[in-house]
Parts: sequence; C-alpha cells; structure tokens
Amino acid sequence: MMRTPSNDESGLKKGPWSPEEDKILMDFIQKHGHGSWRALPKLAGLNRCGKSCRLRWTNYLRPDIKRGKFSDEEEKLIINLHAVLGNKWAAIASHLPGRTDNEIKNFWNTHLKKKLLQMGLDPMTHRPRTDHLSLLSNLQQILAAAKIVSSFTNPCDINNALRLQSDATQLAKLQLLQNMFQVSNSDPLNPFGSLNSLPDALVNDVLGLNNLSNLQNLYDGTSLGFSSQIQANNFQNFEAPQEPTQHMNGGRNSGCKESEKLDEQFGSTTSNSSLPNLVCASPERSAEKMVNSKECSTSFELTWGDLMDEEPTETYWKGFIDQHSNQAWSTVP
DNA sequence: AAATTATGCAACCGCGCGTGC
DNA sequence: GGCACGCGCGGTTGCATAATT
Repeated sequence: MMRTPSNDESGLKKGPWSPEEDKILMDFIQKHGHGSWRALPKLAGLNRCGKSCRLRWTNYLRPDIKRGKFSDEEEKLIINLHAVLGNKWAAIASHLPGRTDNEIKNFWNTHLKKKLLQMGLDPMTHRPRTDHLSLLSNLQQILAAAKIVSSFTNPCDINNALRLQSDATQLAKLQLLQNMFQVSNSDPLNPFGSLNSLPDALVNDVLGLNNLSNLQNLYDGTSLGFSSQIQANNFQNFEAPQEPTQHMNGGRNSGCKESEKLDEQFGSTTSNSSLPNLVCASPERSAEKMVNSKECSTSFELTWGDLMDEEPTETYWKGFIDQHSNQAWSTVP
C-alpha cells in the first residue's frame, strides 16, 4: 500500500509519509495554518515539496476527515451526484462532509463502478448498457442469482434446486441469444448479420426442450420461499431499464415473427412485463474498443477476439453460450 | 505452503485555471 | 497580451494485502 520512499532530482523526499513527518506537518498547520503551500515545507522543516504537503494534509491529516466504510446513504448520494456531475470528484466531495475527493474517486473506481456494471448500467452515463459485454454480465448475474437461490432452497429438495438452476440457465441462454440477435444491421459485431431471423433450430439446439415455467418465479421471487432481504440483495440487479429499450420487435427485427414464436413457445418470456427488459446491443461500440477495453475480462477478450476473426456458425454460438453459462456458475462463491 | 493474481488505496503526475505583475 | 506562479483537479501508478490457484 505504501510506496518505497525515494527522493526526486531536487533531493526532496517522495513516497509514503512517516509518522514523524505527519506530526511535523500537523503541528505546523495547527499553529500557523498552511498559508503558501510552496513555502510551507521550508518553514516547517520538511524535506517535501509543497504539493506533497498539501495532498497529505487534504487527503489524510485534516482533522475533519471521516474515515472508514461508506454508508449506504453516502453510496447512494455518490451515485446520484455522479450521475449529475460526472467525474467531478471535488464537487461530489463537497456534498459529503468529511470525505475527500480522492477517497470518493477511489471508492468509485474500486466499488461503485463495478456495482453499476453488474447492474447492467454504464458507469459513465448511468443508463442501461447496450453491448454484448453487458449481456454477458447479465447472464452471469442471472446464473449467480439462480445458484444463490438454489443454496437457499430446502436442501432436501435437491431436484427442485437443480431444476431451478437449469431453468435459470435456459433463460439466460435465451436472453443472450435474443440480445445477440437484436443488434442492428449496421453493427459489425452482429453475430447473426447474415440471418434474417433467429433460427428455430438454433434456439432449440441451445435451449433444448426444458420447461421454462419456473422462470417467472425466478425473476419476481414471490414463490421461492426465501426472505425478502435475500430477494433484495440478489434480485435488485434485474430491475427493468429506466428508459425504453429496443426489444426484439424493434430495430432490425421489427415485426420479427420469430420473437412471437418464442413467446408462444416459452410463455411469452420476451414480452411479459414482469420480466426484465432485454438490453439492446450497441451499434456504436466497435470490436476494437471492446477488445481493448479495461472493462473486458481477460477470458471474454479472448473469446470475443476469436469471435471477430471468424464467421460464427450456429454450432459455434451454441458452444459459446454454453461456455459462458458454465463460467458464470463457476465464478459464484 | 508457495506462487500467482486481484484488489484497495495513498501518493504522484501533469494539465488547466485564476491571479498578479 | 504574455508570462510566471500557485493551486486544485482528475487520472494514473505502485505497492501492500487479500484471495485464489
């Protein structure tokens, strides 16, 4: 966590502050105020640059600094403020007494950003993400939630639990298929670019013939017998997007009869209002951006990179979807 | 138990803005 | 107007620690 102390070319110390230095700085500022930061280190007898002193004071030594975990209220406030202000950390910090911009920035980058991503929201726009990565994220969420649900199911009822897992996997696969299919014609990433409709054969091949009747319950959690707290914790990520999203009957697939067939076949899983809306794939996001993006997990970069290099077949997609379904299971704690 | 990888966060860097000369 | 300076901000780095393999 600490850097090895070092000196720059002017001989001034860099790196972590020692307790002695902290004391000198605190004593000096409490007695004299900081005044000119540039002049301060000399006056205080510190072998540091003024900037280093200022940072140490504002981010760590200031007496009004609140340390420790961010409360739920603070967390919500940060998210809301970030939605309005963007990465204006100082502006955000001004609304959270005792918190520094640096602390908030770190908290955002290490926790909140991930949280929003997991919720399928773009951390920059705070809107539903509309790319395939988001889709995979949703897929993993669904599978993870299903596994958690299973763990809270009566252990005597293993068959029930296994069926639930299986159904959730099926739904996740269906979602992934549908979302991949609904990308616009102009999207170079569209894996179904050469197809006019989602082939029944592929749907059947990927999904098999499992009964999806439990999936409605999986989403609303009303009949599964676990506590409301668990529901809140594990299903909050399935909230419907706040803005109208492109469903299968929008975009390039307007009036797509295949979606209606799917609705009939699976009890209207694609259009029932109590199920989460599908997020649409983003045509503006290039393959290169995705592959280079730090948001990508390594495994997915490779998979997606491979994907872009070849014309995907239906068999390929079946394998792809199966692989990621399995990965999602294995990542659940 | 050791090696490897991921995570969290303090501290640094560089840019841009405001101010004074 | 142009320059120098001081400061604040956002982005990034580096490393200790935790988690995983």
